[in-house]
Amino acid sequence: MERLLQTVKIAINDKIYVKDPESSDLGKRIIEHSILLIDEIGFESFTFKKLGSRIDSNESSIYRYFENKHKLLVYLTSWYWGWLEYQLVFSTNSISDPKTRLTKAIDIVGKTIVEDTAFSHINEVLLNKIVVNESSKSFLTKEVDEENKEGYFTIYKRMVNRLEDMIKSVSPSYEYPSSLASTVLEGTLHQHFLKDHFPTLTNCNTKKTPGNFISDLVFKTLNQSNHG
Amino acid sequence: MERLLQTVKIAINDKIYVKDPESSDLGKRIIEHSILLIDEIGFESFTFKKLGSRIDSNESSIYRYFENKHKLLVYLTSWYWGWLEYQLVFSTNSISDPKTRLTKAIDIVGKTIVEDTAFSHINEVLLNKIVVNESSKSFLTKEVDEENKEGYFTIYKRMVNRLEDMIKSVSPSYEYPSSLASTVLEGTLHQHFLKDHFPTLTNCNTKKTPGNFISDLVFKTLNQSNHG
DNA sequence: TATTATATGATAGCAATACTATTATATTTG
DNA sequence: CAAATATAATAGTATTGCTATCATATAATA
Repeated sequence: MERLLQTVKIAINDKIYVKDPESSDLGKRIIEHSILLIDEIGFESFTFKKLGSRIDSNESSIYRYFENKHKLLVYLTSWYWGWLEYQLVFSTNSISDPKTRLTKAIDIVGKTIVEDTAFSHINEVLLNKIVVNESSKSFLTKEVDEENKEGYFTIYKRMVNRLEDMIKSVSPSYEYPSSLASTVLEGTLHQHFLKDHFPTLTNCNTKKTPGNFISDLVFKTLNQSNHG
Repeated sequence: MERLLQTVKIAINDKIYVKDPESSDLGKRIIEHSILLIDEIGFESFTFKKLGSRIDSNESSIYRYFENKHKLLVYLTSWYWGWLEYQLVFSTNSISDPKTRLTKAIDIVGKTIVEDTAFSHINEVLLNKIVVNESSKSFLTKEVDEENKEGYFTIYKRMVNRLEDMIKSVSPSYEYPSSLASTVLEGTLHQHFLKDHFPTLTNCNTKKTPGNFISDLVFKTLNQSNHG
């Protein structure tokens, strides 16, 4: 059965969807093609009607999975962070040296995404592009506080907290561990955006990656903190 | 005349508007009340029709000033950066010591905004809130490259470049001056957002401000760079 | 096998959005 | 006084963002 092939499932808060898109074929096609279509035309122009005709389905059927396109975006970004978190936990788990562990974590966050065959209906490369270009829109809304209470951003927050803990274990005296942790995530995304659209506002490119910049920033900051 | 009262005008690229809103009474009311209304209901729910009825004017009249609400947002954020730039240039001009100058610049960017009586129709406190909550949406679009070519983001870029230059003069050997400069601006806004909506993801609050965090981050980083 | 859930598709419809176009009216300027 | 300009009022159109209903196909169950 299907279940035997897919070993891991990224767990998403079930308040984000009406019906779990992982539970059916149509659901998976919604996810698969929403990634392709949002990447192609941007989130503003993206509609359920357009997605429906793309997958030879119907607007009304898509509404049975997601209340609206905003919730779908929240779902996609949550999935992305869940997927990254899994890799982060997996590859830092066995590392006991705090500096090595934090280096590895920043590496994971900053690395160039490659496709993960474990999730055949999800194109992680394009999903990463969507996260860079659109994910801010998932929380820059008037409803952010309600949605936060409902747990829409739990995975993202857990990810920041993991980084925060790693930062603390490198430098317990540093005054801004959670601010630095959130800067690692948002800063990495932002530098990616800048290298693609505003190259004069960044020193990052294919050689010097956003990950390199952030890593340099974090360790210089934490080094200084130990001397202070 | 009016002109004698208003000594400074923030110069905005005239491709952003159809008709200069500073050139008429209606134009100024559009700016004034768009700030109030966007702050109140958020950019997503904001429409020209709603704004029209707010200022006892007509949707069609507003369209004579701005092609659409996206352009209006670009205008508002440009104005904000232009206004901040003016203060930044004014108060760093006479400072010759690089570190003192950069400290002052970060201060200006991170400081709590207070109303500026020089522009009576613009509420800078609310405009700052709009910049924190909505300004990313002005460049996270499919049209960003075209609009960048047309010069929609010139003021913002100039602001980043000014910071970049100050960073370079503090630490000429530092490898990421423009990335750090862009991080100062975006990071400050993001930490403001987090302190209001995701307090567990930041150490910033009323006592330890986003400006304090960014200042600490920048100088620890640049200090280390000199020792490297 | 018949019955009945359940999932999806097709169609219609509605209020709001994002405009464009036209015409009327008021005000300013030459 | 005539002409230009700014604003207002109204109407209209395509699209968006839904909701509701009904038909049909497939699957689960009695």
